Amino acid sequence: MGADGRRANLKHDSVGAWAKRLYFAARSVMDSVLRPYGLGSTQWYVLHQLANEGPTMQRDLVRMLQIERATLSGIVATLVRKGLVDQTPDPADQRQRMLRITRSGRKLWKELPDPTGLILAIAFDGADPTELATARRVLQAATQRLNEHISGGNQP
Amino acid sequence: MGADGRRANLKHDSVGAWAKRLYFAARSVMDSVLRPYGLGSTQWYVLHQLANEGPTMQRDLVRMLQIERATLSGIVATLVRKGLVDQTPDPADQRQRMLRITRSGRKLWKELPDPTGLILAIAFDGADPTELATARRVLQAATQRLNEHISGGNQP
DNA sequence: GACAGATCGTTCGGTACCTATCAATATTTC
DNA sequence: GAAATATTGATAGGTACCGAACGATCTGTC
Repeated sequence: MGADGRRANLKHDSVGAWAKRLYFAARSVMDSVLRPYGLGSTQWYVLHQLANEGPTMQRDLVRMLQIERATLSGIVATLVRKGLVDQTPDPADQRQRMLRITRSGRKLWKELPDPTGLILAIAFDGADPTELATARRVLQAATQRLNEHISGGNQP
Repeated sequence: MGADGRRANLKHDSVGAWAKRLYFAARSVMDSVLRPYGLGSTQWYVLHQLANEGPTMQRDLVRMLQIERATLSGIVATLVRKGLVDQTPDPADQRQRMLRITRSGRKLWKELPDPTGLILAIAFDGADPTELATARRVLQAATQRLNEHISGGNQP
């Protein structure tokens, strides 16, 4: 039912619905690439950071990956349980935790393909760069407006 | 850190990342509108369907909302538990279940604002319709390519 | 130095999604 | 008509996300 069945609910096809479909399609590809290695997509992003940029404070990772502290907390716990990442308190500030990829984490990382490159290739192969830039701009503007509404609408 | 802090990880900023940010921003707005009524976004879509199009087979809803059977199964269980939706086996085919909004479901529906309209208004207020159409086309093409890769890449 | 407030990570409860598998029911094939 | 196959919905296990609340730890001010 590739192209037909989706007309049915175009009526209430909102921003969220477009974005959701694209997000889940991309994640599905990413997950299927990563599944053989037992990794989820966000786990990959964390390893990517630690492998390429070196040890990182957990607090900074929250900002860099733009995810919630609570979410990252769970992800890190999983990676630590798998022995891929090391989590140690910062001597200077006992509240903060330093994350570091382990030897076995680095070994796994070397075997891993880059799922984001694959997704970009599949999604935008042959697309017009100008249109792509436009799309990106529209999306970013929309995201920003929504985020402003979320944070701004509460304490004006 | 509205505009600056996000430069840090533009490097591995893939399709999924754009879409994800927009999707979650939209969902966040939708959730905050719906939270006072104790509804999640997907629950809203199901009610929307049942309120506007009448009783629907659960199987058809899977196609219309483009979600997995397992996912819908959980959503429906929640709505039934809340007494908003009625689930009865189809006499003609005992496997299928007919979903119907209840009296109290319809009562709640009448009080509910339309979160998708609000999101559209916030996200695209003042946007150029031509650019918007382009963005939409690019996104749909990308989604389609990714979905084709998912289903096509497995049994060629 | 003590106490109020901020920050950081964790935990809890809830939503949403997927895969894989199962049970029940229909349909097809022989 | 019985056996294989397909469809439908439910369940289990896992990932990812959020908001709210909590404990531990720093930092500012008095």
